[in-house]
Amino acid sequence: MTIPVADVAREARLVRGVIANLALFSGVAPGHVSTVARQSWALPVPRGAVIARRGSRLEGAFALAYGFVELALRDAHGVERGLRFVAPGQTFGEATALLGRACKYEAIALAESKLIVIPAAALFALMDHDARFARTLLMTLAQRELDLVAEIESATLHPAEQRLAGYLHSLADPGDCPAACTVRLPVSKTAIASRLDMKKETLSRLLRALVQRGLIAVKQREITLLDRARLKQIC
Amino acid sequence: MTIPVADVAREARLVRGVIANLALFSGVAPGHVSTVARQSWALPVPRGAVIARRGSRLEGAFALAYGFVELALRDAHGVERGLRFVAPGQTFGEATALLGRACKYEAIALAESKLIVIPAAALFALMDHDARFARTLLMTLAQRELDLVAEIESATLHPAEQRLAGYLHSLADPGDCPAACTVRLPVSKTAIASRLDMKKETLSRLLRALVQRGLIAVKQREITLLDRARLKQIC
DNA sequence: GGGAAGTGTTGACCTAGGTCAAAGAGCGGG
DNA sequence: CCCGCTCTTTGACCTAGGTCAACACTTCCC
Repeated sequence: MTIPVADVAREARLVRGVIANLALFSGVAPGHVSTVARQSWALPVPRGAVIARRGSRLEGAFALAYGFVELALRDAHGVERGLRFVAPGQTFGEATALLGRACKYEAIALAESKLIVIPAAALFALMDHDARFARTLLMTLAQRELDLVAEIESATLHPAEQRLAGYLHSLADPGDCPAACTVRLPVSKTAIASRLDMKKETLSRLLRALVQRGLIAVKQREITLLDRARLKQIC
Repeated sequence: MTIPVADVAREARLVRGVIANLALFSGVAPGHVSTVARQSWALPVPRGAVIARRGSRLEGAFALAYGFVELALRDAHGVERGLRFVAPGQTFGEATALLGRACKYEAIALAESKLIVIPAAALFALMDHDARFARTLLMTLAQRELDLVAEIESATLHPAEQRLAGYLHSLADPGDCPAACTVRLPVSKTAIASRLDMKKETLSRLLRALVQRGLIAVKQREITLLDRARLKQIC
């Protein structure tokens, strides 16, 4: 099976384009971006595919071109706990790839997706050539650390209802809507529940409770925030 | 009140010595270590002191010269969840200091301690001069990220007994003792309980259960692991 | 040596959230 | 339009671990 030359070129442009637009590479010289892009490649995955599993080695850090990915922990009996959703333009796996360690979590495509794989070696090389990039990467990891601490805080110090209220609140644009506004859940309620560290049944019951209190209205994945002030106050 | 010149010099030597011995600074040229040390200072704190509280700005990253420090989350009503114990020679607060963000957790001295404060500016400067240091710092943050993920995993996917068994197991030297060996809890059982995300009552009950099963023997803070194999198997 | 504070233990009871089971709802394909 | 999916809802019940309250042991300080 041969691949047409035109497709190879289009793919290379895609890889370079996605990398150039990552927050991680803002301020990096175009030449350096191209060097990294040449070492990277695209990885198309169908919906439901397991991109990385616990214990596997990552070939590099991942950037999401399009689609949607969930990072999740899973125990031996299939119980799942979502860690983070990855949206297009975001990256994941930097820490694992840079350390060359076995992956601690699973990465699952929640929608048909295209990923860019950036080998750790390319990142190390760029770090040596561009101190500013090194600093950006460092700041990204530092931010991730704070996010994880916040995650532990909400999971252990806040009850399920507060976590849900906080999540709903975070879905809406901050500047937006003084009164009511409608948001759309990015993924299935089952996935949301796992992300909020609760079972789907619990999520369903909590949503119903909020509806009955007149705080929200739910129509499948569309959720209307009717009283954002009170919602914020819950969390 | 004046401070004798000899004391100032001794203090400066302490600061430099502690920094030079940090894993973070291994491989850094002595001259660079001195430069960082000159910008850093020692901070003695009594047992029980709050070194950093939620929302405070850190003056820099902290290294522990001697003593013992606990990093913990605390909610509005005083409920505490321990994040990490910091032993001499270890550091904390890098991410918060580098990002210049408000601190997300509390740092409390569990024993009379001496800390070295290393301003973020000193770290940034060294990063620019020493790419290898930048890489070490990056790896440290990456490792911290994986540790936090492991923390979330154990807190949400493992029951309290497994967490305790895992902790006890981790206290013993890996190469050590084929059969029974005795370890000493580094801090009060109350602090251990918070670190393991359970209440002190629960810890007490679980310890008793392990004693009754003949897995351990407890004598105040001395714990004898009688059946390390079975203990490992629990977690 | 005796009380006061800090630290641990124990028992009785409670509750947030999980489990299990069954039944609706959307939805893409034939 | 019906079939067979996957996703969601709902009710009945359960349990790990938290809460409360009392008491015991350690320190250590006067």
